[in-house]
Order: sequence, then structure tokens, then C-alpha cells
Amino acid sequence: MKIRTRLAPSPTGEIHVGTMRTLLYDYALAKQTSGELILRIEDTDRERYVEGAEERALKVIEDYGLSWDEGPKVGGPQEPYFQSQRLDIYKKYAIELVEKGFAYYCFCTQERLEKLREEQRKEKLAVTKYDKHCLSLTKEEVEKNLKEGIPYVIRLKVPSNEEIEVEDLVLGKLTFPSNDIDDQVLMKSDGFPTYHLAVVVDDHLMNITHILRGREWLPSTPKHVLLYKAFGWRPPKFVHLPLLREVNSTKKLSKRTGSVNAADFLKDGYLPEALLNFMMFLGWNPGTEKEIYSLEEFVKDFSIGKIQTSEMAAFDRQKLLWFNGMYIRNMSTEELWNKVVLWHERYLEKMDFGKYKKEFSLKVLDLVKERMKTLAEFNDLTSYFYFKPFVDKSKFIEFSVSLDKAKEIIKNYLDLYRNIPSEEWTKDNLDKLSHEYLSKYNYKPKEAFMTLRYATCGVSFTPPLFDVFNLIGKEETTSRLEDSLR
RNA sequence: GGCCUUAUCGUCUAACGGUUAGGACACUGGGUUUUCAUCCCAGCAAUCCGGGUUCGAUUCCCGGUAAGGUCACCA
Repeated sequence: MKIRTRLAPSPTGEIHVGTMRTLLYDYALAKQTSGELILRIEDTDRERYVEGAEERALKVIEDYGLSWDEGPKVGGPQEPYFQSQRLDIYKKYAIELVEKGFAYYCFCTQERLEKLREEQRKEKLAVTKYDKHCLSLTKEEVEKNLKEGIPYVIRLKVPSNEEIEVEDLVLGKLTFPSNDIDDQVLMKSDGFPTYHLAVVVDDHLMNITHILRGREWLPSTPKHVLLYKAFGWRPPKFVHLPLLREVNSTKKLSKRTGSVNAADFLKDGYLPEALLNFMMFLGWNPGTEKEIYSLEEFVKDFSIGKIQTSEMAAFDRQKLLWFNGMYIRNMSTEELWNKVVLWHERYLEKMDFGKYKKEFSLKVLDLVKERMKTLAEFNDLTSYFYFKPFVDKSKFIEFSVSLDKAKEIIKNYLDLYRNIPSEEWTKDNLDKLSHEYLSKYNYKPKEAFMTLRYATCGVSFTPPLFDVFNLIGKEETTSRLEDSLR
């Protein structure tokens, strides 16, 4: 069976990682059944609209390497894919519902509704909900109000004393007492539909077979089921996904702990492949021990039956870092260099290729690759390859017994290195000669080499020392050693 | 508060009545090593509590506890 899924972001903010996770699952389901993924912009809230949010949403989805089959930019049989451009459709269906007796006009003011809620709360009623005041209006009264132009909304008429059955593919059959459900507003007084109406109408019209969404929508599902029933439509399959939470916390993701928007992770230097791989496990698990997954493999292995039933899935940032390091290490150096350049130019500045020469940089990357966890770390990890480091002489005592001893070591090795002919300046040769030299002065390897490392690189951790010397060359190495003596 | 849901190593999760309760991350120890890292080996450590059902419960049922979601003219 072909599965048609949909992602319906609302341009009230940036795309969240949780949304991207849902999209990833949508994508897998659609692809593995040769179905379609529909992208629909749910811009029915004019007050919270954020300028440019939908363009950025489309961009970040593409940046993650995902795509959609119908929707903005690509079009499709149910155009337009912006709900704000489909107002007449929703209105038509809302009126149909009124005519069939499943919905009704309501002319109550905001003030009355607020007062009502307040009273209900004061009385400590189990649920606060609309009192169906306008349901008792006669047909004539309604028409009179409409003619006079009194603002109105259209509400769903929720039946009393019924058990509404919802079937979720992850959680199974659930029942909700209809008495707890409010007479939900379907059409707002500004002529825009609410989410509840728009989502049901569009999902039906667009032939969506599976609705994947966060668990926070579960309590709204019976309202949607009621709507499908009222329209006489067959409801799609519901699949509610675990929400995301911080590790060691029962709370939702928080900006205080790190990035939460999908785009920010790219800015932090994470690779889309690693991000996707990480997100696959945010609520799903193959039940095997495999955990490195390409998108193609995931499309093949993903199944609804393996989605977690637990309330929330933990967003383990440490694990994400591990995934990213893994992908960086397994990538070809050339490919990695291209990514570093793109990242650098997108988030920092145009790269100066006079300084960052490609051939040299590939060799640098070869050395630091296994130490890099994010693209953003490239600069910190490699600056001493490209620029003379700042050397704080007081730090020499961390590696050598005294400053004088450190200077003596540097001076002696300088003698050695000056006398190595340029054509013999190779890693193996440097390694061999430097080790032999230890015994001449009775130096301990650690003391001598750490001192040289700090004198030439300005940091205490680098790739193997003679790889570094070999790469920066005889002239630069000796010049840095000289500088450190001044 | 009502409704709905969830509960396994420190962390994230597997195991859909019978396993020495598996893996990964983190951590610890060891090997490789001049440092950092990588890589390899090893170690550590868990079924929320109380009742049932069953020959047998992590698994099924009930209760408790704890946690989360939701109760808008927002999505």
C-alpha cells in the first residue's frame, strides 16, 4: 500500500528538531512504499505569523537532505499548499457541517467566554468548557444576527455521554469521554479556520493516509475523529510520536541546554547525515544492534511498529556529538574539506585560499580529522598550522623542570634540525633522529617532545609531533623554535 | 483538578510469558602512544512499589507512587 504522509509546519517560528524528526519518519514511510510526502504550510494564525519563516523552513529541510513530493515550490494536484489561500474551502465545509447539524454559529463575546471560564474554575468544575449557550438560538435568531453583522464563530457540536474511540498505530485503541471535550471553534471570527478544521479538511482532500505528529496532539485527536465522522469521511491512520526532552530531565528541550532549532545544529557544525542518523533513534529503534544508518537504509528498515510507546524520547547531545565525530572520521578527507569550506563561508567569512591552500589543508585535515567532532572545531584545532602561535613562556615549566632546561632543549634540537638537509626533512627521518638525539643529552621523551610541541604549536595537544614538523616544513619549524627562545 | 499516556544499568534504549536481561553513550582499567584523539580489549551497572493471573512474569491485570501531555477564536 502506498503511504501518503504530510508535514504541516506553521510559520510561527523556526523548524524545531522535533519537527525535523517527524519529517524524517514521514519521509521514510512515503519512500519505502513509493508513496508521497506532502508539505503544507499551516498559516492560519495571522497574529503569530513570523516574517520569512516558511522560506527558512523549506531551506532547512533541503539543507538536511530531505525533500517533499507535493507542496510549495514543487506544486501538486491540491494546490495551493498554503492554508491562508484556501479559506473558501474551509468555509464551505464549515457551512456544510452547520447544515448537517454537526456544528453551529456562536455569537458569544470574548468577555462572556472569559467570564464563563473564570466561573467554572471558581466552582472547581472538572473541566472548563463552553456552555453551548448559542446552541439554543433559533434559526431566525441566527439569521438575524448574521444579517446584522455580529461577529461569530462556528463551533463543533460535541455529543454528550459518548465514548469516542481513537485508534493510534503506536498506542492502540484509546477512548475519550465526549463530555470532556469542548465545543471546539472551527471557524474563527476573522474568517480563518482553526487548526482542527483545516487539518481535517486538508488531510482528507490531499488523501493523506498516515498522520505522524507529536504526542501533544493526542488529546485533540477525538475532535478530529468526530469531524471525520460528521463529514462521512474515512479517517487516516494516526501515529503519535514521543516528544523530545533533555537528558536527565523530564522537561522538554530547552534553549538553555543548547540548540533546539534544526537550522542551529547546522550552524553548530553538525553534518546533516549525522543529525539524521541521530534523529532516527529519537523515538524509534530497529530492535537490532545496528545504529549507524544511512538515509537509504533507514527508509528500508523504518517501521511504525518499532516506534516507542514511551511519553518522551531523550535528546542526548553527547550522543549526537559522538555520531558527528563518527561521520567526520569516516568521511573522505577531500569531502570533509569541502564541508569545512562551505561551513566556514556560510557561518564565518569567505575563506582566504591564499592562506588555506587546498593541498596543504587536506594534509592538515588528514592529521586532525580523528580529533574533530564538529565542523566548527576546525579553526581551533588547526590554527597553528596556518599561523605562528602565541607561546606563553611561563607555561614551559608545565612540560620541563625549569625554563632554562626548556630553553636548553629547544636550543639543542634547533641545532639538530638546522643540520637536516631539506630533502631529508621527512616524518620518519625526524622521528628517528629526534629519538636518537634523546640519549645524547639524556632527555626523557615526554619532557623533550612536549617542550618542542608547545614551543612550535602553542598548545599541549596536537597530532604526532613529527607529522606536524614535516607538514609545516623545516624553515617554519626552526623559525618557530628560534622565536620561542626570544 | 478532569481526561489521556508512560515507567529497564549513571544516561539513552533492546528484549511483544521462559535470555547469564542485550547494545550504545558516559565512566573506570589495560594495550597502542612524546601529548590529545582514534583504534583494540576488559570492567562497571538496571526491570518504581504492592497485590494478583500463570508451572513461570521486565512482559498480562488491578492499585499506589512518580513523570509527561492536554484542557484557547495557537498550532
